Amino acid sequence: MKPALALVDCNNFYASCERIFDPKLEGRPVVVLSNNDGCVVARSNEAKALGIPMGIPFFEIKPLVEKHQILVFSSNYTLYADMSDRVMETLSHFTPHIEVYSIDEAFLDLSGIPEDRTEYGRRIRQTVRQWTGLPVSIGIGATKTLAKVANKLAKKSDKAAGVLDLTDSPWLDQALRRIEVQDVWGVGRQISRKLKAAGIHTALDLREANLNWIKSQFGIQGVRTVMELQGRRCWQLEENPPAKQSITVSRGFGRLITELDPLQEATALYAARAGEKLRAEGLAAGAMNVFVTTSRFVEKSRRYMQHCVIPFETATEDTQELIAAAVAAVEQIYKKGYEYKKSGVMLLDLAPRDKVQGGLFDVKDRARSRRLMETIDRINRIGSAAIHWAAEGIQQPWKARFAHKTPAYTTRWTDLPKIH
DNA sequence: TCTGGGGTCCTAGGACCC
DNA sequence: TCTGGGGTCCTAGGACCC
Repeated sequence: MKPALALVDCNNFYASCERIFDPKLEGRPVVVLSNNDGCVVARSNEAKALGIPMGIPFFEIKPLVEKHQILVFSSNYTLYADMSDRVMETLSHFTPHIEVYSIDEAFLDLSGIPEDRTEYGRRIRQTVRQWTGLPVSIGIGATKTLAKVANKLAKKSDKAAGVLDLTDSPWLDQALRRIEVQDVWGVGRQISRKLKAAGIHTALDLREANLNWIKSQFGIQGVRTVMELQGRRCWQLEENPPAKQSITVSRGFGRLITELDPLQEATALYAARAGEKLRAEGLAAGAMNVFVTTSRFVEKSRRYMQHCVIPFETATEDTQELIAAAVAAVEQIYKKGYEYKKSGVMLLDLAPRDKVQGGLFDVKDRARSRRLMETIDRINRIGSAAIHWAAEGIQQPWKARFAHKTPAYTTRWTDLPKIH
């Protein structure tokens, strides 16, 4: 039995999600913006064809948007997360051996599939389309890295029609020759620059590279990438994702902050969000890293960045404690005279909450606090964040902008699309 | 005017140990 | 010409991923 891994990847995921609920968008250029309507993070094929690069600041393409009537959307994470769940659920009908790799990608182990893998891929593709409305591409290879390669070509080639199987393929070398080295999984900007300087331009060149040289230049990770291209598995399918090691919530502000109060309010809100994530994972945090920063784009003399780590005597999952720590930390690192653009909290030293060691001098009633947090989380899951903490402030003028946001079509009753 | 957010792994170097 | 060998733990920073 030949080992085979499939990478299923949603095409232009965020843009496609927006399209499902508005058929008028079909065939038109669509872009989706990052938080605060800052950068382009997803583009429909039509938008890509207009030359709009990934990650470009929105204000730089405004003239192009006008000229070509490009449709612009703010990120609607609630919608994307729900659509992602539906896709993954659909995929799990085809094999129990699945690794959800990101919001729009999953690896599937197809080693045991008796039928033609390309045919099987086509069926997966068609089913996802029918059940969720989303287009996906599927690449199949002996390793994750080769599945990635196949996926890339499946997207590019009309002949593949969205599915390409490179296991046992006579076309494998030719396929690798068509992949530029910076498009290989694990090869980013720095590494591709060095590789090209050494005359390695394609995935095929990289596969044939000298392993000792690779090790000396790029360490063990580089060796693994080359071996994976050779068809030797270095990365296994992770069916049970390992427990999280850190949880971060950070966000740029809708407008610059100069005073301490609003900086504390914003950071308190992020601490509360982090607490929700923490409890959803069944974890408790042993420490918190709090940071504030000015914009990266102002001149050096106006830049300031500081962070501060607060350890907790007893690992906690209590938002009151998280907020208190965040507020105190911000007070410590705040410096007057700067225009702050962003702050955030990172929860560290995470451990299952049931294994938390009580501190010797811990007087807190943990069972009571847990019940309170569970109740608040439950209420906030039903209504959209019905309960707030006073420390988050009321007006929140620093909240990010989402000027082009669509409704929560699939997760809020009042936002259900209506059919006339 | 406007420039994302959330992660992981690896490496190098220092402190310390036997 | 010479420098012991091997190990752990921690941290900061770099590189990568989506």
